[in-house]
Amino acid sequence: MNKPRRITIKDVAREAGVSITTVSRYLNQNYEAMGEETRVKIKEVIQRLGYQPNKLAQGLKGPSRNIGVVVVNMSYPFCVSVIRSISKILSDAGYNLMVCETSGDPQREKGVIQSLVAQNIGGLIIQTNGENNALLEEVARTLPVVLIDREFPIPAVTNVVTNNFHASEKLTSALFHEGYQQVLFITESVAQISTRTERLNGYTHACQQHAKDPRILWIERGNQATLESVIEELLKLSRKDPFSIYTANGLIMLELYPLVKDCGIPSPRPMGLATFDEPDWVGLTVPHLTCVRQPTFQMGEYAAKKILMQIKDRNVATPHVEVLPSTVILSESSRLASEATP
Amino acid sequence: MNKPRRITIKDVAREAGVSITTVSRYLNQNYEAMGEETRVKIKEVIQRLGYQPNKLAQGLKGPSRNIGVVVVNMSYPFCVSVIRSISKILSDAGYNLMVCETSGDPQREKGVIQSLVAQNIGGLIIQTNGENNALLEEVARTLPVVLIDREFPIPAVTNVVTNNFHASEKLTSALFHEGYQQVLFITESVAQISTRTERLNGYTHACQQHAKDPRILWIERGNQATLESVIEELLKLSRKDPFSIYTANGLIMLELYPLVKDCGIPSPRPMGLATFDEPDWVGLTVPHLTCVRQPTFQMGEYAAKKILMQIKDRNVATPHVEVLPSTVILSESSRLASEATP
DNA sequence: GTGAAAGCGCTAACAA
DNA sequence: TTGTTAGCGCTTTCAC
Repeated sequence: MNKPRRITIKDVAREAGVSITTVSRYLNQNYEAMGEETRVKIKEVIQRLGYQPNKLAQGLKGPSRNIGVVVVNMSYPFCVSVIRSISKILSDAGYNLMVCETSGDPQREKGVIQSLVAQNIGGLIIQTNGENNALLEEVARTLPVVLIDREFPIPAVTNVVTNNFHASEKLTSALFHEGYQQVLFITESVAQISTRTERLNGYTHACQQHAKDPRILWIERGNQATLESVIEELLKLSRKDPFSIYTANGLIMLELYPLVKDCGIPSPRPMGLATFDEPDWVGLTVPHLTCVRQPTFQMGEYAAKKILMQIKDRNVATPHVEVLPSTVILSESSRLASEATP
Repeated sequence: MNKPRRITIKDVAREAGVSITTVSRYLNQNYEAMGEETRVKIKEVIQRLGYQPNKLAQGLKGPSRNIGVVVVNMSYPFCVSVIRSISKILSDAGYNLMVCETSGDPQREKGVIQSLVAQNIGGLIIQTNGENNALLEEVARTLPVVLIDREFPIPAVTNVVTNNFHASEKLTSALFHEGYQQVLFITESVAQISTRTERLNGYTHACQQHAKDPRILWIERGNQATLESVIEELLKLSRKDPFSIYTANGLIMLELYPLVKDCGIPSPRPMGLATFDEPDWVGLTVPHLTCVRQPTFQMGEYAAKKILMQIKDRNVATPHVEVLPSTVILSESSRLASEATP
């Protein structure tokens, strides 16, 4: 019943016959300032005792081995995927993640950032709403900050994003090339969220290129009425000319698809279907959904590595925007031309 | 460019004209041992200075305000959902989550547990594989431990699970009642994972009740060949007698459905479809999928509250198994009888 | 190369 | 009711 005392740096020092300072040096890989045999000895003792440094104590002085990760919602496939990839890199480097949600609420985001900073996190990776940029700038003066997904020009912070504009343009163009006479873009309110703006702009740009009128339908996720009004609009369209809908992200399509499926307009003719994002269920719909695969894994990886580099050397800061390309995946849901299937 | 010094308990003490002890007492809500005006004064100063206690320092002595959450895979809908609900409760209580993955690997699980304990976590919520029970028992002697999803008899730990057996039995029975002559249970290897065993047992039990032969098909997720052999089996069945497939979890159905959809056997007649779990895409399939909704939110909530209670008072330990019921949701994918739709 | 010692911000006896 | 003080486990000068 008695709590087994933890093995501390002192135990290791005593057992190895050195001072705790030397052990500390070993832990921090200051091998230069250490004799070969001392190093080997300490290593052996740590092994034998199964010693694990207390990260809280380590963090008390300088920055801790915890990295804050702030996302809008951990249940969004994009977020989950990025977090997992960050986690992979950072765990291997001996860091832990503190994942927090903001629900897209700037106030909550602010609180979360402050709370993380109050814990001496060693770095911050955040999908921000863009309303705490001053705070983030301040934080970035103290520790490495990487913005992910949504881009904002903040001094000393690195942005890791995908090419939302181009991918959106490419997808839209592909739909026109396929023969659809009109593409309807379905999106949530854009606010100042860069990803939404860029996807929208990529869409309108492609429309211009193809001399088509853009048609944007605004919805609010979770608000059934807004979804239904989209369906109403679709029903008004002439079925003689094929048209395509294109949702700005997978979550919208997830909500919209059941309605679309039952509204009586068949796909892919006259109605094409396409979405940004590549949800895990794209293979379930009939026909399979044309979509845009974001490089979530690479984004997380890049962000994590950047943080590690900056922790090692704050001068590597080189704040800039890293753009990792998305891939358009054309499937049957947007295939007008009948092709021989091999 | 100069790093702004953090506001510490000392600043608050000085500003309020009291000792740091008193401030510390305030922080820990030891209001009884404190004058009314002192309390008000401290509160005011903390407000004014925007002081936030350093959680690392707090944790250095006793247990920290971090709670470890260990799951198999944070991208599994079940896990995400539970984590979010835990996060909600614990954030409000001033705790932070350290979420870790095991990928179902006992070695990794062991490492993760040890690493968390080495950080003085205040409590541990874990979906364990069941191969580190000795370690968990040891950990539970030091801090509150709650097992989630998968049940194991470990002294001093609370289990939070759903009624896998009954829900599985109920679903299977419902399929028989619907008129399906046979139900095929599709599952991964059971190992010693209680949820899988119980779902399997609930299924076989229902088969016995209905005097039907159980038929279990084993698959391995990610292994396409095993999925295809399931389809082969299905194709061998007579289409005169309606039969139903029932997958042991949503991930299996996600992989299997595309094959099922294209194999030529229509649903819900002669082939019914059902799955444990309620993935977000149940509304996308045609017909909608019959499924089992797990009380993920309540499970996370219960686990989090239990941890909080035990932190406050280790005697509340009352180790036991809390069973939160799942709900069977019958949809068109298992509807044989033609009913008037109102 | 190595160690002594002073903190990091906070908690918790023990005193007063 | 409040304060003094000794740590918690580790990092980091500064000496040796």
